[in-house]
Amino acid sequence: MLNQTDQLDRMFTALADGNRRAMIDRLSRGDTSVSDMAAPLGISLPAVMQHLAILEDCGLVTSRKVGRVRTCSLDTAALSQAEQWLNQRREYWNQRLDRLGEMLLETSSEKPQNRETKK
Amino acid sequence: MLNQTDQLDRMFTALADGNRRAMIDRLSRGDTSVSDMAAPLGISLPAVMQHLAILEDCGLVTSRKVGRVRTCSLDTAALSQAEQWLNQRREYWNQRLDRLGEMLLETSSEKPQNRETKK
DNA sequence: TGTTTGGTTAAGCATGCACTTAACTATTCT
DNA sequence: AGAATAGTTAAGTGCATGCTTAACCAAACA
Repeated sequence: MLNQTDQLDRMFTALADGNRRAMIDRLSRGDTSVSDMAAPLGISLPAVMQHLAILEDCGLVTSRKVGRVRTCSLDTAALSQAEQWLNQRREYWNQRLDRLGEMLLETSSEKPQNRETKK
Repeated sequence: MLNQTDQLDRMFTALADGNRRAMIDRLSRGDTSVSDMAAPLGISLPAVMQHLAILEDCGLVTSRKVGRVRTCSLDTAALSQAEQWLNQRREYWNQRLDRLGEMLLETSSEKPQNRETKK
């Protein structure tokens, strides 16, 4: 049973490697084959296969084989899942800073006033 | 000399660990001390220190010590850097899908028409 | 002043990760 | 059929990671 923590673990681990990000970068510009992705990386084909397995495992990339060539493509739904996690934390924190700012403002003015959140 | 690739490596590596994400999660709800963060994690204090070092190293968290207690806080600017990387790739890919969709539409209709991108 | 509290350093350990080479399979080209 | 192409599997290596315990320091408290 794989929970969301597990899923994020895999996702961010996948994104933590420069070669894998380069592969994602390449795929963001269009579908491509395994050896095509390997070319600019300067590593062996088996190494690329292993990266691909990791990217597929966390859902960032899908692939299908036709003839002897395997074509890979990016899945942006998975990408946005990681994006959302970051976004939520950032938003939460920023809201907190806003509230703190207001509180300090009220305190420093040293007279009671309405405490509605600004629009 | 540390380039942007290095920076993203560190950032995503930092985010790849569940305990560190839990620490970030905690910090997104307000500044807190080291032992305060350790409490819900069920790991030793030195372990938390090491996670903290990693989070500070990539700029996600800052801390200052006053008296004997060290207070940590989240830096959302760093968070949004990772967010942007993801966003750019996703956007690029989606635009590509849009263009592909249009191309298929034009092809299937089998008559020449204007090929402007839809607003 | 002695003790608790909060944090820090150092050393060691098990596991995981990125990569390699070698050997093999299956498709396509000549 | 034979050679070249595209990918795949297996095994091994070196280094990084996450954690631990033990020992230690300094601020706050009784």
